[in-house]
Amino acid sequence: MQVQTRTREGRAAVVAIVDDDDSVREALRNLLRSVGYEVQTFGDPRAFLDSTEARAASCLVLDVRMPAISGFDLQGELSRRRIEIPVVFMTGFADVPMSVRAMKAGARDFLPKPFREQDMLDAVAAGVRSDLLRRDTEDRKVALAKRFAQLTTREREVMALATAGMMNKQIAFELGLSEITVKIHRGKVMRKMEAKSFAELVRLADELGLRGRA
Amino acid sequence: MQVQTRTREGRAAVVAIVDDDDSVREALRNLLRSVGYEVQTFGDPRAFLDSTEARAASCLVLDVRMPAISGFDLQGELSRRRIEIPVVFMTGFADVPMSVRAMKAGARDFLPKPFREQDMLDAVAAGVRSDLLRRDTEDRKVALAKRFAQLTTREREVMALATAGMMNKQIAFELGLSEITVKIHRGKVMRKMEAKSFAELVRLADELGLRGRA
DNA sequence: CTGCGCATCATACTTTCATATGATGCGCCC
DNA sequence: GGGCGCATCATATGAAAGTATGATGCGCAG
Repeated sequence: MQVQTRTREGRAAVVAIVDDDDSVREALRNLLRSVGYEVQTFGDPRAFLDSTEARAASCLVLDVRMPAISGFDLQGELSRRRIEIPVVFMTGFADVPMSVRAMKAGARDFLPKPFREQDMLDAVAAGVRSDLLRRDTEDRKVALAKRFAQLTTREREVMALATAGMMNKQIAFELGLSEITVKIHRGKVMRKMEAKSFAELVRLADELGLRGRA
Repeated sequence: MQVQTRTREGRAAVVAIVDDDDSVREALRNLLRSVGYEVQTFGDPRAFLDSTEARAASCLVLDVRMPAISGFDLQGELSRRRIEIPVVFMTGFADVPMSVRAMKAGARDFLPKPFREQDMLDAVAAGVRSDLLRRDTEDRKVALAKRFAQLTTREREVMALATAGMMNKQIAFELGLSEITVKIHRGKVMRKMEAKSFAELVRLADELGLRGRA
């Protein structure tokens, strides 16, 4: 069975490894490379955070116990930075509360050392797969935000009120405009947002989190 | 500090306990009652599944190791039955893989025995709180489905196509109708669904999972 | 058989929406 | 100062949507 180790574009999916133990890094590097991943290793959590891999990687394999910055700290920092990379924890000193804490914080898996190679591969494969899905929706949202950024302030106001269900007349009153002006803004919104119907515009507004307030 | 132990309607939130050990059940019952929950205990997983509490309870405290049906089995059965009650596991024989498995299956918490009373209260409180939220959206969806059920087949078709962004003319062609008939159906849809605007109807359609196909 | 819900359509009218053309004014940058 | 983007509005026209009245036909339960 061949797992999914490539992105839609055909590039190998990147797996990042953060562990202060050289031999563990090397062993994991070989294991993951052998099934087709591109592997980036880091001996220091900070080095990972400062690298571009923090956003490029599709899965992070992370040791819990490390000097200075623990795996949990790193996970928390990623969360604060809104980096939603799937995290697979591993540790040689595992206990139940630790594993529960990690999972509650959003970890994909938690493997006590020593683990079976297949367990690691399964965990990484699951993480990579969900990351590819996440990136799809992420890409979509970025493209959407780019279109929304083209709108002027007025156009955003009109879009918000229109998708909230108001008629042009009401919008005009609310913004102190004439109805014809509202229509002009509305037409520009449709073009700039590339919405082929008003129904679609409503959905785009929802995806953008556009709500209620003018 | 007083935790949330009551529903919106003012009734005490129900916490179900499933454990084959009488003394554990009694101790938990006293603990949870002392902070204001209504407690239902079950010595047998099957008794719980067969009871009305399976759907009424806001949180389930569940022992992992029990005769015949394990806590995991019960969790799986609840999942199959689409009963999304928050589950807090507890066990005297905990290990890391077990806890990880439980959390991956959607458990809210996993407490090794013996646990601190406060830990259990925190876990239950978190479960109950999220369950109240879930019920809000659930109630909303039920009410929505009730309105949707009032629609005739034709009206549903028209609603689907209209919220997909089609013009009345296109809908008429698609369904082999005249445009005026489509308008009539559309008007009835708006009334029956209690939508005050087309934008709202689009959102209702999305909540109902109404998609694409006629 | 008769009533009822459902679906269908026509005619007619009103309102809303969309778009084009043309124009004015403002702030801003080179 | 002249061009440019933005906002504003008027007028005009056409399409789309919403509503009301009235009518026909079908199937089905009482």
